[in-house]
Amino acid sequence: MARPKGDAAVTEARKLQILQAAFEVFSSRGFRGGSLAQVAELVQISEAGILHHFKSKSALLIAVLEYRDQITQEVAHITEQMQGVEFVNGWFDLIDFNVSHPGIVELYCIVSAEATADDHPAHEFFKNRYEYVIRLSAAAMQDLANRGYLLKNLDPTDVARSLIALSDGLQVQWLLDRKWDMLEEHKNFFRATLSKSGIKAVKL
Amino acid sequence: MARPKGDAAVTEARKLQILQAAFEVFSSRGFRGGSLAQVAELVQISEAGILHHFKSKSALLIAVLEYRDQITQEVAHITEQMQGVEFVNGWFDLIDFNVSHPGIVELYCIVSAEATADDHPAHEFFKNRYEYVIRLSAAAMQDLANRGYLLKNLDPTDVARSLIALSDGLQVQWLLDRKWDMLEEHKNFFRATLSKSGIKAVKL
DNA sequence: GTAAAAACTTAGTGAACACTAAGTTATTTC
DNA sequence: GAAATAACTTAGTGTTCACTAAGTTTTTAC
Repeated sequence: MARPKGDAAVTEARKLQILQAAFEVFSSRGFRGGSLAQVAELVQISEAGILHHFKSKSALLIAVLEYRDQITQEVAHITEQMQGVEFVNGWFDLIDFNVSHPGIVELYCIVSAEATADDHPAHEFFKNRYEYVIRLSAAAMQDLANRGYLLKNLDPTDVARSLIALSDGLQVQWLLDRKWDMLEEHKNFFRATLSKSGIKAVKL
Repeated sequence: MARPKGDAAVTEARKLQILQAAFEVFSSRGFRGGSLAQVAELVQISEAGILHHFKSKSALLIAVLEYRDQITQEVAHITEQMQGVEFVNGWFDLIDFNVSHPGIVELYCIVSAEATADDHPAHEFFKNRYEYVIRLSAAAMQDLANRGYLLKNLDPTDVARSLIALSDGLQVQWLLDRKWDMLEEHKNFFRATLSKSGIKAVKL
């Protein structure tokens, strides 16, 4: 009858291979600039073989983005109920990880920019994601404020938005020139926004 | 013999038409996602007609980027010898202009991200441009520091890099959701980095 | 061993792509 | 009016693209 249960793992392994190849292609050429043929060559499979596992190029892109998020989640296990200090430390961990995994940075950088066009397959993905990330960060910044860790006159949501913007912007610059310390630059942000007790709390 | 001098203006006007159309196409679809056919349709000319004026798609892109820089230059006439305070005020003018001209923002956002790939036709353009902009900003921040307008512990080059990163990042976010004040968010940056006398000097 | 399904491949389709070659038209100089 | 040139157009080239249809191989259940 059907394929055996044992093969589920084999199938998943093959899909992972394709995901990783697609990751490489999309992160260096973007969605529009990358092709299924390029992915196929990396996996040593036919184009139709890829479309057997993922029903379209767009579906493959979304799967790659979700795969990327999953990796990130594993590194900096940032959650909704997280406290402000944990969040900040988690953010630093993430930057540290990204510095040693440029592909992660490239993928978001190029695809998120493409996806500002509203007919892009990842447009909704990124709209939702920015909303989510800002909400998450704002909650963390609010928590810092509640503990007196944020400078008095700052609005937590504004700080959250700025943090994300700064982080995104630094990563683009870093892709073009890697001769400076991206983590340190992020720490400077918190040196300028946290109170003395806050700075102590996150060990800057 | 040759075409008359009067026609030079006519030719330039036509090239401008093409530049503006290409601007629209590249700013919404990027270089790789946009096509000469799309540009041609906007100008009501054939594809070959475009290639009569610009020798390749890549050359057209570079021309569009230079055209964009020229517009920006006219709005915020930022120069190398500019004083820090003028620079900051010019930066605000620029953000204000960009908010009412989203195409300007889109073009840079999408093309600069594509151009992180080193085989992209605008790769060198953006490498040079970031270098230039950072140098310019760093000089302005240094001037602010010299006048005691920058908070004591801040390194002018770091501040410059952060300003540019923040600005780039905010613009991407703003393209996806325009229901917040981008200018105000920029001003917050300077509220956090300038001394009291500095804040007075730039009238925040 | 047979049925069934997964995991492919080969071969193709029609569309889009950047770019070229060769010609046409309009304008102006001399 | 002849020569020259800019500003095009039409028609094509070869390539690449995402995707499909139809078949083949492999694997296991029963």
